[in-house]
Amino acid sequence: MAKIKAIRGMNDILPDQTPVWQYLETEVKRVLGSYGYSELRMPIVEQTDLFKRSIGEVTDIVEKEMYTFEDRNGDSLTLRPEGTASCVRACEEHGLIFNQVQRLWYMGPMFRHERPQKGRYRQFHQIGVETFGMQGPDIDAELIMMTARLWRSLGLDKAVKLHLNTLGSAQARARFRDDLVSYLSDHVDKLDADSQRRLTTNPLRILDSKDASTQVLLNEAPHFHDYIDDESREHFDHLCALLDSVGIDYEINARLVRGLDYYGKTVFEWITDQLGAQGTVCAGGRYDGLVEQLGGRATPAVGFAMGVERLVLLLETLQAVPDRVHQNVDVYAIAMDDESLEKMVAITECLRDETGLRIQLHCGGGSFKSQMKKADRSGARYALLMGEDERRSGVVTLKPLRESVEQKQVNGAALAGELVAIYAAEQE
RNA sequence: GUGGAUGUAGCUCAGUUGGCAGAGCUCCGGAUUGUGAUUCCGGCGGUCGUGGGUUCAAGCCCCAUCAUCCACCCCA
Repeated sequence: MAKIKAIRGMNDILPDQTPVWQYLETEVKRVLGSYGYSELRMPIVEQTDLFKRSIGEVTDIVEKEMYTFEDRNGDSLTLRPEGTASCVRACEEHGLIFNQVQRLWYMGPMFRHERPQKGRYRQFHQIGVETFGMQGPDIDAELIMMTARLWRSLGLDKAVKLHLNTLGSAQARARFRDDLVSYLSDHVDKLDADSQRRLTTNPLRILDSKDASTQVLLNEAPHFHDYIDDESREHFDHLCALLDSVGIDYEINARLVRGLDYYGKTVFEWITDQLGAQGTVCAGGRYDGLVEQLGGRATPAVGFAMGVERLVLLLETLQAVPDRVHQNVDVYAIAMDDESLEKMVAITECLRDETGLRIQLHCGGGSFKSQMKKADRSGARYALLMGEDERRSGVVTLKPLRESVEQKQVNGAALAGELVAIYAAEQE
């Protein structure tokens, strides 16, 4: 019988990886908390139309990457390919953004049917942050400062760079797009194959083409700079000034275009050169039109999303994960025989109550030697040993595994106090 | 969706012009009646990705297929 394996592009996150994920999630929550953001949890399945209406009908995501299926009653449902649309839907549905300000975050799996490669999977995880009801660049700056703080706390700040751009108002962008398309359409023969296709799908992406002759052609093309509306210009300048004032470095990247239709004005990406082709580790921008587009009252909004797999990869590449993160046992307890084991079960239960330490009791038998081996490999700092000798004199042997200090026998009643003292000293 | 590379033990990988399926690590036991991370000895462990074909004989050659990785496209 053929073995059943995981679906292509959908990965198990194994026990040697989960500590890194937990570390990242904990740091993120801490930083978000320090700015007063609240968590929102949404379903991972939504009506297909939600994504069609928000992300844009002709984007790759909607055209060929969605996991869409029919519910038993015939409704078309889709596994969410991103979180913003769901977040807006949820907020709107529960009146969270009617006449009020919100600062929210969420975390969870997203699904896109793409060809997997490094840093890109069919089920991947995002931590998303969305804010509503604030139209000035102060909130844009807050989001960027918050991510910068996160990189610092994770030790990633040297490895990521901020790219910043403004897409202007929807009207300005539409005028630019029309002019760009009409100019390029006159020179279709000089465009590379991908860009010819993008002419109808996502013309702004052509600006980012790696093809040399396309880039030459673009020199003579309309420049977006000339199309930006005054309000967007002012918003962007103000944002830059705010970032300057807190010492955040950025690069203004006029070719930075987000793939999703709903973005306007501010867009930004944190990019690393450490991960190969998938270098964007966090990206977002302003989407003032989306709430209205989905049937709500016009509401300013800015947000971003981080790719958890990519951040985990980056942490590992840079070896930025502290050792303590992988250590999950403080004390490893060993018994020589059945009678000792029975006593040790009771002792370790007691110690968990009294010390709060992480105590692993050896189960499953095996020679004393192999139990010692496991104690060593558990990473525990101390082993507790109990055999006939200890039983007879009512003590437990406390053996240090990491430093050359003599092992000693401790009276059962004094054990908890002894351990607390030892591990408290370690904290300093 | 397109291109390239790779699939052999739980893991990392050898495997000669086609001729008995291998090593290191892990795991278990022993050298040491009760002391780990260094030694030494022994043991467990295989549908050689899958299905066809060529051959006296295929891990190796041919065809197909699946999966993984990397890149393109796109994106977090």
